[in-house]
This record gives sequence, structure tokens and C-alpha cells, in this order.
Amino acid sequence: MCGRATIITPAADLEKRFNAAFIKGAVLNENVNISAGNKIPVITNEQPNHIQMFTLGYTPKWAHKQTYMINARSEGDLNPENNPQYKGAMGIFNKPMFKHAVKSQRCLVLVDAFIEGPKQEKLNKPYLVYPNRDRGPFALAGIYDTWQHPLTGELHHTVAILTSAANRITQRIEHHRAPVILSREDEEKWLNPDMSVAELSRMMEPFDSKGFNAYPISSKIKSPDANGLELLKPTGDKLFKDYDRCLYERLKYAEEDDYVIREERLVEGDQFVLF
DNA sequence: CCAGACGTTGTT
DNA sequence: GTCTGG
DNA sequence: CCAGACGTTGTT
DNA sequence: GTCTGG
Repeated sequence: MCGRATIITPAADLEKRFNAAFIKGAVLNENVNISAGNKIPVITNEQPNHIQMFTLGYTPKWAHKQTYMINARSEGDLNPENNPQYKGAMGIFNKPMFKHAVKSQRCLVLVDAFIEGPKQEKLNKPYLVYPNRDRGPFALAGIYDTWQHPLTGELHHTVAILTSAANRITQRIEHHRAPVILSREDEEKWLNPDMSVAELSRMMEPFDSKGFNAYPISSKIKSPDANGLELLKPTGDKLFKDYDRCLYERLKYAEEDDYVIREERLVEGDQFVLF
């Protein structure tokens, strides 16, 4: 079970990074342990200049009950072996539950990190996956829909995070899937309603592990109620050796000084793999 | 045609 | 809403 | 979030 | 009452 994410970057910095303003009434709550049912910041193709807070856990508009789908397989029924080398058509376009949304209701899901555990131990042995070199928040590929409660009429804006086969990082964590992380260049394309299926399929391939790292954290994260920066404290070595400060250190540092997202650095040679 | 499902990760 | 299975 | 389970023996 | 799965 993945389904946990972290958002801790202040609203003003998120707005600057993604060139969008929080929509009227939206409140960003710092949340180190976002789980099903919690609010998470998104930018939709319908309102690309605004950041909104949606409920993590997708429900298609036609559902009778809320379904809380946290993830959506980008390959659909294809690639049942979860082969990381899989290229080609993404079967999600054929899935009744997601086909409409993936064609016309795509969004960026804004996070600072996500949490993944091994297939076996799950969140009993969690790792925090984050961008190194202080690159700051990034965008997961999401799809969304609005579901209306049949009795109260209340509207629920819900979102699912797309998944792909594992990449280098999640393989090392012994997990066989990974969230779809969009490159900076693809963020705008993902929101472009005119993108071809082929181009969208390419964007859903496992993310480039270059520029990301991970380290183990406390299994206290398992409880959806647990929260706070201390949950992100490393409990062991990083997956890949590097000379950066880890996310926890970066955030601790931010508490003291003014929070600054450093300029994007060269991605080339980001990760020092020594062994 | 119509009723019923529509999904994930993870497990067996 | 749209596809599948009977 | 909420519906549904909530176990055993035997195996590793 | 509390944990798990979807």
C-alpha cells in the first residue's frame, strides 16, 4: 500500500513554483501524512491558473457511493507483470472507471514527497521518497472527477494518483509500482487538453529516478492520524549515497530561516551512486 | 437486451 | 456513463 | 473515508 | 472497540 504523501511547502511558495494562485476559499494545510479522504493540492486542466484542494480518493461522478480510489493503474489491464520496461499504449484509456477522466480531467497533484513500503512489510518499513538537491515540490499525474452525494447534494472533488511499474527507486524499496511523476516539461503538457494518447502514454512511464532519493522513516506513519515534521526524520541510511541534506534537514532549516526554494540545479549527475 | 460491474495494492 | 456477461 | 471483519491449524 | 481493504 502506498497512498501516502507529504505537502509542507507554504502556499506562497507553491504558487510561485507552479505559477498558479490558490482558488478563493482554498486552505492549504501542512500535512506530512496525507491519506485517503484527506485534502491534497491540485491544479486541473479546467482551471490551470488555480490551485485547489481535492479529496484524495477518486469517485467517478456516476458512482452510487464514494469509492476512494487512491491510485489508478496507467497500464490498465496491460502490463500485468508490472514490467518496468513496458512501453506503449496505456490501458487506462479503456477502463470505464477512468477513461473519461484521463481524457479530459487531468490534474497535477502537488507534493513534497511520497511514502512507500516494501511489498511484504508495507508501511511497517516505510521510506520517504523525495527530490534531492532541494528541488522542492513536484507534480504527480492525477485524474479527478466531481461526485455528488445523492442525499445531501454535497459536491466532492476527488482525485486519484496514477501509477506505473516500478522504477529504480521503488524497486530498491522492493515495491513493484510507482506513482507517475511528471517532469517539469510535462507538467504543462499533462494539463493540455489537446495531447494525443501516444504522448500521454509516454508521460505515464516510470519516472526518471535521477534527482530523487529515499530514506527509511518511522513506521509511526502507518497511523493516518499521525502527523508532524518529526515523522520525516530519517531512521537509517539513504537508499543512494549523496552529499545533499535530506528532506527532513531542509524542512528543519526552513523553520529557522525564511523558506526559500533554491533555483533548480542541473539534473545531470544529481545522484551519486557509489558501490 | 438488461443487470451488474466499473479498482487499487497485495495476496493466495 | 459505458462495457461485459449471461 | 467507511464497510466489513473480527479465525483456525499448520507452516515457515 | 479497532483494524483492514478498497
